[in-house]
Amino acid sequence: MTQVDAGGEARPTPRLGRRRDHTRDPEILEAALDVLAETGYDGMTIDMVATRAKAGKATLYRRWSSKAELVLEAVAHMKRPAPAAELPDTGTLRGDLLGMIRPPTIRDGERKLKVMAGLVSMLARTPELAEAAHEAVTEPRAAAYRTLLRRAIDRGEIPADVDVERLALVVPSLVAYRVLMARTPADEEFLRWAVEHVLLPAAGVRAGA
Amino acid sequence: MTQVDAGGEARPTPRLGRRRDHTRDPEILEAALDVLAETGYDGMTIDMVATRAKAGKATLYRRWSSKAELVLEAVAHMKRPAPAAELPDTGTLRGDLLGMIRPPTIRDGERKLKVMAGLVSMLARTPELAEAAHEAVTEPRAAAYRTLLRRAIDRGEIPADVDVERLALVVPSLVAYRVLMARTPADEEFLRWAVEHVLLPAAGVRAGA
DNA sequence: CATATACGGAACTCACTAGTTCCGGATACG
DNA sequence: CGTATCCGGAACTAGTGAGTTCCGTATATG
Repeated sequence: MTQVDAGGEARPTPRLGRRRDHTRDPEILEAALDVLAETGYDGMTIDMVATRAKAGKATLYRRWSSKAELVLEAVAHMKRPAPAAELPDTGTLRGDLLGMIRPPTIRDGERKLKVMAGLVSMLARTPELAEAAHEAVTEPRAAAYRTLLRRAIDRGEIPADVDVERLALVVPSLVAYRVLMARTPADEEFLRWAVEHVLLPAAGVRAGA
Repeated sequence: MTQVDAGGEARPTPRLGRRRDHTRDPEILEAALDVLAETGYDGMTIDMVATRAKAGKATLYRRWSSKAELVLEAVAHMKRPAPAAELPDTGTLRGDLLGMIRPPTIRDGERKLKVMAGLVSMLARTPELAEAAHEAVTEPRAAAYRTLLRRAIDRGEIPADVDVERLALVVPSLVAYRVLMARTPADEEFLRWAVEHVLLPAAGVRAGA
């Protein structure tokens, strides 16, 4: 009857009544990430997220059908805010890698790892979550290192037969272990050591060059 | 009244009735580790552990006052069974490091990491657990690498100014990241790559030596 | 301005689990 | 051989949290 088909206007939601305010979704997802980082998946309750976002629990359930889906979307939401986006391009691999070490980048990585810590035990049992976490946490960082390494190969600065895929994970691995297992901050000094004394030698760049 | 003081005999438990069978403690702790590896700390229930150990829940509570204490002791229990204990001593750092790559060692490490995965989110809030996990998981592996690196320094094979403490964590870091984050098995091929193309170059050993 | 829906918030149901208690049977001590 | 304690197992208590429902209010459509 009233269904006049979508021909007239491409109105996305032609329904009646007050419309859902989707501009608040990011705030809620950010609140979820905060709680996740502080208490982990199992420690997080929907009430905590609702309270922190100054929203009602029913509002959250109107938008996400379960805790698992809320967390999944929150994790996926971490992909968005690239912290400084621009990759350094200094002409040398060492310069590029050291140029990656910036406070905003470090802070962003530390928060992502804290969220990750609260999810690790779920990853084995929830492939979709593992996938989302990989896309949001692991992959962006790896992609940056991959690009810098490929550029260095193109310049002939390092051998073409190094394993770029694996080398791109070296610094992220060292940082993750230090933060998650050793519970020590990955400060600039440590990152410089990881670049100078592990990644660069592994990539075939001589120490004192 | 009956308290005759401990002077007469140094009997540790001079009490009456059937005595607790402590020979079963290790079985129970192993069962706890299995459940922990499969479901994580929050997913683990005392009933699961009791059932798997073919014990009653009351028996577990007679020995450990809470879930937290049971887990703590189970984690500490992982320190015990050194898998092959003997460190290789081949005369070269490369030989020693490659000699560490043995199936039992790999399996032991993989299980410890699975247990670790279920604990990561607790570590930040439970310092005792973090300490126990460090002693049982992180430290033994690091100690082995540390020893081999120090020997190589003593032989003059690698420079004396390398950071042994940090280098000892390089391979464990790469393995942990691969298993926990990338959910990929750390097989022999990967371990060889980590030794040959990351740790050895970082220690100052030339590639094709 | 009537209707349908969203809002924040509170109350509610339902399932699950840490921890306790009790059972009948086994075992070590005196 | 009696007693105190252990055993595995099952029933019970108390607390918590996911998900639902209802409230009074706000807001967009017709």
